[in-house]
Amino acid sequence: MTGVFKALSDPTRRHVLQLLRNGPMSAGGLADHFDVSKPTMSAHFAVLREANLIAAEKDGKSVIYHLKLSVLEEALMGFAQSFGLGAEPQKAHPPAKRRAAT
Amino acid sequence: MTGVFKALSDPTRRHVLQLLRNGPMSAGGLADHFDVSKPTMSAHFAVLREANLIAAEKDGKSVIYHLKLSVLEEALMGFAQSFGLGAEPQKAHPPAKRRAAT
DNA sequence: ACATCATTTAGATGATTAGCTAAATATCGA
DNA sequence: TCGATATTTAGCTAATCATCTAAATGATGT
Repeated sequence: MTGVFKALSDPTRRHVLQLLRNGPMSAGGLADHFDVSKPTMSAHFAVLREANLIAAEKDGKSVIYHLKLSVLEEALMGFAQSFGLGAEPQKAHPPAKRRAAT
Repeated sequence: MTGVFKALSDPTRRHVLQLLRNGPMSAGGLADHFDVSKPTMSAHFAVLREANLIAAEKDGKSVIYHLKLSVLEEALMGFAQSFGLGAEPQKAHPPAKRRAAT
């Protein structure tokens, strides 16, 4: 919980998550959207990884990051619900068809 | 937004908010629930105040804090919604019955 | 093998943070 | 006014954080 909120407490990291909403992106592709150095971005990715909000997958030279929406959902909605906010817990997702298979 | 998530990124502060769910409490009453000094707690209250998550009201010697649930809701659910999470924006609350009756 | 590209690690710096004790401020009751 | 109570401010410290540059690692293509 703390890890998630700490990760979310930085605007750059929140923006990274937003970018990842549209599908997986490489570290470099993500970094291009920001005005800080690659190493700094790499550190931000590490924080998000440690919070389990994103996952990395290696693809050739690149590292592809993708959003772990369910983790974000559980943290955010779980906390909200503890305040009586938001909807009741969702039963289940439809099988998680993530990215149009070929 | 950043202020809210920063405030939420500390377990003590999250716990304070949870305590305030049951109704307003004094600074001292809140502090009694924690194992840190009063000045430290006062600093936590200041962070929560600056994030607009709580409001202070003076009552004699005491300062009474109360949760600003709508601010928490807007931040949390607004962010969740930007990820397609949670319910659609709620129209309005039923008159906000705050304190579990019988 | 080598050069190149993508990313991370190492190491440093300045800013912020959470914690403390001691002191200041404010309110109340006697 | 005094003393007690409640809270905050001041000033400090140690730890964490976001950022940088330079260097290391890993994968690809020639």
